[in-house]
Amino acid sequence: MLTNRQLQILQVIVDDFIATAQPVGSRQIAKKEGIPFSAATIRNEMADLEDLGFLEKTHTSSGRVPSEKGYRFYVDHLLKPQVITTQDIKAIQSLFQDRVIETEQVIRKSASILSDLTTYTSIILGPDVQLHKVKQFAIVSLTADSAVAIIVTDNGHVENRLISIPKNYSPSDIEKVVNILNDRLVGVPLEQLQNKLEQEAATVIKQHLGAYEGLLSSIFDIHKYQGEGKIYYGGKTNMLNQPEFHDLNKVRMLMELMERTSQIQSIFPLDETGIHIRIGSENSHLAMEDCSVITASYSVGSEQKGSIAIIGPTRMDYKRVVSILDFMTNEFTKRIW
Amino acid sequence: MLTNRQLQILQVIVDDFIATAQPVGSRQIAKKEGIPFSAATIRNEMADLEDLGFLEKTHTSSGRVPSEKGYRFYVDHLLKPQVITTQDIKAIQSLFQDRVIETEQVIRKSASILSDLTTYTSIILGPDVQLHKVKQFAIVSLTADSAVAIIVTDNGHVENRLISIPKNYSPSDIEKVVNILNDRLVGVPLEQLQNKLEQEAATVIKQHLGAYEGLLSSIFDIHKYQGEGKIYYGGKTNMLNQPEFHDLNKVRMLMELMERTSQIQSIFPLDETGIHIRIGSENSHLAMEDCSVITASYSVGSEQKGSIAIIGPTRMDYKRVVSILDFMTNEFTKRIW
DNA sequence: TATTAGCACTCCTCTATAGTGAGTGCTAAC
DNA sequence: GTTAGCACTCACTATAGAGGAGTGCTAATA
Repeated sequence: MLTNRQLQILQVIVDDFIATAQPVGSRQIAKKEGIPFSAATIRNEMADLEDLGFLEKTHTSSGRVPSEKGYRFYVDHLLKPQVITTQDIKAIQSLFQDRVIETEQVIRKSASILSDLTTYTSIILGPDVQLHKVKQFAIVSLTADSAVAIIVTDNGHVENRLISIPKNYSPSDIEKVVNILNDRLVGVPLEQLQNKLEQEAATVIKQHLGAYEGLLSSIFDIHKYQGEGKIYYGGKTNMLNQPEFHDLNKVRMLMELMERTSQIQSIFPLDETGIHIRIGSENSHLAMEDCSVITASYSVGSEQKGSIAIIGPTRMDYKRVVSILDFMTNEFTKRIW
Repeated sequence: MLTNRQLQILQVIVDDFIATAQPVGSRQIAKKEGIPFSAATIRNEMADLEDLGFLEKTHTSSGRVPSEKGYRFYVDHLLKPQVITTQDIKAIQSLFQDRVIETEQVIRKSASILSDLTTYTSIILGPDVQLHKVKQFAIVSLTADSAVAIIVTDNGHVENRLISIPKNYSPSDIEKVVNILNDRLVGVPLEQLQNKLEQEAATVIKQHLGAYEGLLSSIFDIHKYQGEGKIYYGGKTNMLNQPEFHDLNKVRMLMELMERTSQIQSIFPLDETGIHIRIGSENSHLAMEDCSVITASYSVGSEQKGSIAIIGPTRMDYKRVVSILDFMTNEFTKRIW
């Protein structure tokens, strides 16, 4: 158990280091307001805090720096939720100014606002299309042998694919297919589309029209519909302004990580709601050893939810980021669009 | 006019520097095969080439490095078109293996292949949607007061917008609107859609249905259709492997440039076809002082064309990039999709 | 006259050295 | 239990010298 004084000192050190990125020395702390102990006392306490694993030194005679465990403790016990400033509120609410609100646009803009407000990199995972349900099918012919298949979901998302039309199909045949699809498959979530198609629609279509393989196999290729919860980025270059990323190698690794869609998705906690903080190696990605990731989920309308992540150095301003994320996800959830 | 010997020396210097990124010294050149002159002779020639502005020194006693003018001369007069290797051909043709060929996917994959083959960054400007012509309209209702408006173009591109439905509109009213639109506006290029809408469809709709403002003004907001020729990137981090980008600042500026859609578009020559090379300051972007950009345009099917750009250091392997771009745009144009 | 060998000179790069200052750990006094 | 004092550590900076790659110029050579 830490004493009050130790708590106070740990807090000051973390806050100071977050602000300055410089190792914090005992004299520096002693000079702070609200600290009535001498530098020597603080040195003793710091030595204890280091023994307990909360602090580290960069070299024998340097000031102290929070360890991962130190940040973890800070986040778990010392983080008082900060009230969000009216400025930040204004910035975030500017998102909803436009009359016509469109999901993709709002998300894109959100990513950019988030990275501006926090000075870190933001990543937003769009609503998972897989869970949307089919509202309507349509097929629009382009040429004799090609057409566009369109699926509109209940949330207004539109998926479309180029398909080739079998030679023996007439326009009215296509119309029939569309009718059958609309008849049988409306209300089915995209993730189950392929299954249901095979179970329910395929035989019917075969009965009416004979071979359908060429036409439909490609439309409903499930892998292509893994819209995967589209990923939006904001402030990718913000990292470059952080002193901990003056190392080209780290930058490269991080950037490469962000180019890999699959890896980026793994930084989001699978099923969790609320705000999550992962610090340094907790991310279990070599490239993010020195990063912390704060994630939050939002729900749009009823169920479908997406996630927001802020990536910054472990030395990130947790207070601020948490309060901004909290406010933003609430706004997202509150507005119905 | 340069002598043969000067040409030969300039060529060797540029080739060597492109390969090694190290300033080239006279002894080094003298040792090369096919160079029968002594180092001293070469030194004299190099001094002359420097006076003429083709070479530079990094400091008084360093070897020579090509100047911008040197690269320009090299590109204009010394660049022998290199035959593309079968390996590269294979890699590029792998693009067209899939049966169902989809524009967006092919382009995305192209960007990635290009950056892999060249080790530089690739940027592809997709076909300009503005020039596509309307093939069909559709409006799919979602809730009582919202719907999705869909426009399919003759090239199979699908644009869609969330719109809100005026309270007094019934489903059959919406059907009427769609019919009118399909009646009057099919065949119109997207860029003229707003105009034509106002001229031809608006009054008709008004006659039939009264006020239509709320419904249509948002659908056809021309600015939102500036699909702008979507931009696809490949190998954004490849720069980081180039020794000339060990400077954090340069990297930042370049990355920031690439985040700005509008600026990126300005690197493409406006109306030109064929392959264009811009070297260093010819790009007139501070961030690209040390970059060369090679652009090429491709046409898909009939007229609509997009562009491809490769961004690398001025010390880029022009021979190779040109041959790859040339082959690739030809493939693009050849295949009809 | 064109080419080349030779040599002095320049300047980058690397290494070693010393000096400075911030910060610590420990001891002894309060 | 707290604090002042002091020796010690170590990063950082500046300086100097050695080594080496490369040049420019001069004079000899073909």
